[in-house]
Amino acid sequence: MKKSKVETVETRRKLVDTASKLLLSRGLATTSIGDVMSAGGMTQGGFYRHFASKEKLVAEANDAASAQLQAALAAAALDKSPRAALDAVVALYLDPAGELSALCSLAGLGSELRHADGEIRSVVMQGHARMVDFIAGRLQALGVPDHGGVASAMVSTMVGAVTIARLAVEPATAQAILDNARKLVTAHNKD
Amino acid sequence: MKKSKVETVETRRKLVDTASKLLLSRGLATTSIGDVMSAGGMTQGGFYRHFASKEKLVAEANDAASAQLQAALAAAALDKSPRAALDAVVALYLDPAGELSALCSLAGLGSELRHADGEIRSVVMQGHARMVDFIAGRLQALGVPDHGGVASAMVSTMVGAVTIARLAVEPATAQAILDNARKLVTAHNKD
DNA sequence: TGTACATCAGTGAACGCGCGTTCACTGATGTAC
DNA sequence: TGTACATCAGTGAACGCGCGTTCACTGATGTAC
Repeated sequence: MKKSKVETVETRRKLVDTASKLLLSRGLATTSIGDVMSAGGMTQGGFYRHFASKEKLVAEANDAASAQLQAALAAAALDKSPRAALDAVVALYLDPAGELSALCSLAGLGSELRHADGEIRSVVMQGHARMVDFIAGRLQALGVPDHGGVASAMVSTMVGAVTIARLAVEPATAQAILDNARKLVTAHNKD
Repeated sequence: MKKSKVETVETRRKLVDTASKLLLSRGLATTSIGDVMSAGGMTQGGFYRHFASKEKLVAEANDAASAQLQAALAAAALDKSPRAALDAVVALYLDPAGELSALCSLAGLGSELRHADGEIRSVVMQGHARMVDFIAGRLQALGVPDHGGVASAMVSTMVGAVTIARLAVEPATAQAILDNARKLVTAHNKD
């Protein structure tokens, strides 16, 4: 049942992609290797032909999510002025539908990552730095002083708001939390 | 080996308190009933004389943490002007030592609570509402318009900053994230 | 107040169960000649 | 180009292990008389 080299590469890519979706939406501890493999149409045993351990997969999955998030940010900002790009990115990230925040390890796994190993944390924090840089660049173009610091705080607000909103039992409560965050975050580009 | 009624009440209280510390610092999935019981100087089997399930204990532990956080906020604000109280609370919550944020379910368990049952989420969101109200009250006294919305966003920022800072590998990175959040959050009381 | 008995907090071992990981095996792929 | 063999992706079952939960048991406490 050996597969060709191109098939192998494709399988691995698909597993990372599937894992990234499952892990960010369901959580680290709640997503098993069996879940990932069966979602990818394979059986559990095949996992270790592609990854040395669950932790290695988690690290790769977070890296992939981070890259996708970065691409989505760039796409949302395309052909827009710095101010319009910021507004668009913030609104998308704080949208209740959560298409953008679904790609964000910090919002999806936040507290759970604290107990993860150094490699995973390092990957996630690189993603964080890229997101902060993306926003800081636009703030700098707008002449905002301490653009790096403001960008960092903006990301903290967005991640916190999404994290809390997802716990709300009432959708209206979640909506309000996201709206309040959006208002304040957007105000930082208007000073 | 039956214990007296007062001892029983005391044991239960101690278990909730121990669980609250362990759960918020180590995480839900990473903290077992055995961990809680042995930290409380007891054996695993005795657990079910006090709690119907792990989920019930988690709900109570979060409730207890929320009450302790509320008490700590009140203590920090005692005999202070609204502005000084806000500054003190924000600085304490965002302190790297984390004495205040260690009592916050949102910062400690955030993403993991999303998969918890409705009772737990409800308890945690009540704690969130109390914290937002506490801050909103001070903002109102300062004449800040939309104090409720601003307070909600301030809490989002603080929770997000602590969540992210805890993932940082370098202490300096964590410090910077907290500092940046503090600067922006504090600025909201100075408008 | 004293006695006899029911209660029940806590123990320690056992139970299923799902998990991450390992392993013998299969058979298509890739390679050496 | 064709053949013989080594490789290795994927299967499916098995492994320890730790978990939440259950249970028979113990003996101090609380209660009924």
